[in-house]
Amino acid sequence: MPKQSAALRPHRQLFADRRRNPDAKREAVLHTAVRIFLERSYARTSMNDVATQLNITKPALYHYFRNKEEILVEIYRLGTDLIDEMLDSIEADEKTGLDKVADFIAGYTRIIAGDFGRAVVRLDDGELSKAGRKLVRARKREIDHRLRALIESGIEDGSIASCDAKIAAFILAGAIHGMASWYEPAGSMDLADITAQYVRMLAAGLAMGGLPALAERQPIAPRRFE
Amino acid sequence: MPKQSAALRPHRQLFADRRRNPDAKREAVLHTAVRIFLERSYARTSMNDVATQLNITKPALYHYFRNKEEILVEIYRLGTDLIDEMLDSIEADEKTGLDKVADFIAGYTRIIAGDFGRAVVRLDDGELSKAGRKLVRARKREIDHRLRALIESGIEDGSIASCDAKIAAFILAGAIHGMASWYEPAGSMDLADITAQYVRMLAAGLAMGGLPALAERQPIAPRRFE
DNA sequence: TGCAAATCCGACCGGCGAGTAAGATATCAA
DNA sequence: TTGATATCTTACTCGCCGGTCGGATTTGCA
Repeated sequence: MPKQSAALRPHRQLFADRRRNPDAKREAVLHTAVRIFLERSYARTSMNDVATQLNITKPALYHYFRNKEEILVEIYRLGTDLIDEMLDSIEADEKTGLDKVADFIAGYTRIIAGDFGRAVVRLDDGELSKAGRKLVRARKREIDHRLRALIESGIEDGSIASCDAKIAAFILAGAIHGMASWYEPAGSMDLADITAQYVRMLAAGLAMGGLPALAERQPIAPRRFE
Repeated sequence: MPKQSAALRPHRQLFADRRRNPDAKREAVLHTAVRIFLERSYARTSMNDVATQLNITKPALYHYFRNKEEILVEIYRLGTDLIDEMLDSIEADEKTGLDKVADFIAGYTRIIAGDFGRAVVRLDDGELSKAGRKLVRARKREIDHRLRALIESGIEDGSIASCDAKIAAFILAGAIHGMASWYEPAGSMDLADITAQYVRMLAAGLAMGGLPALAERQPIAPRRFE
């Protein structure tokens, strides 16, 4: 019994009559599905759940998608497209590596705040078939590599302190991905504030010359946990 | 068809004879289950999978656990216990807030590198019943609040730059939680190196006086992504 | 040794969910 | 208006998995 989200109403309307409009209906399915998947997870969402939300029955869905997996793959495609576009435009800029990374952080947080962005991060691609998984993971890997390249360019131009770009990329991406688990568009926190703090804190961690006092910390607590 | 992990061999041995040893066997189930859950996810792992790996049959498992959920809850409990212990010892120290947070980062990465730590972060508590979910989420929330308190103490003592402690905690936790998706104990990356870079980069982002050049960045890219 | 309790197994149940078959109904182009 | 086609529904199949039943076997204590 999925809750009635006001934002999903227009999609229901679309299916109210049987006028032929396959493209719009396909898109309506996607927007509805991604919302439910984010709320309930892909695995725990049945095709019936999606259909019910759209005021139709399960078999009708199979007019627009071959199977459940195709819906998920399409969602991933739309989400990763957004990220790719952002990276395209950042790479085209003439800026220092650090500034590019800062722009990436700002853009990425905003994308992750949207449904399809959140979906890329939060939905479990382990549910996919071998083929689908391979596809999706390749796109994720490509994004990771492009972020690494941004960081490396910053190290070269001296705007970013020397470090392992691979780990740095994991740290940045991880921090932002975390948003997908707690950020709620309808919530009270202002996205601009969140984005600003992400940029400030993470860029500061990357920047040249940071951490003067902490630079020669003694080897951290040698206590054993686990 | 779970792969035969060498590390799981001793647990299989335990069940080779029927000698009475319920505590050790229960623990063996947990260690085996957490490994498989991490590899295949909780939902996609059947009780048969766990039993097979232990060289027993499904009903035998029900001698040690009432149901599948009890296994998962127990895994969460063990994992969060590790984190709680770490926080206990950090809070007992006499250090600046920043140093405490740095110790937290170091300890947390190490815990997340272990099976039960990784499980806390990666396994989906949405699979739990309402009661179980409430329990687990309460413990996670408590950890989050304790981290926030560490950060706030650092802001007060001047070691950490003024910021929203709530968001800062999300950033830290998110960055470290990301590890759970890519770190492999058997892999080639050295845990000490990883931990060191996490501490360096994240502490620098928090520290007072960081980010001199970037301080007055123009409002970040007003482009629209999604 | 004998026997109660612990341990374990083979076979089964019930429910759920993806996907399909076959047919009813509406749309739209001619 | 009419028929070809798209759309949608009702009613199913099939496989998987959590959990249980009843019984067989072993253990360890008296």
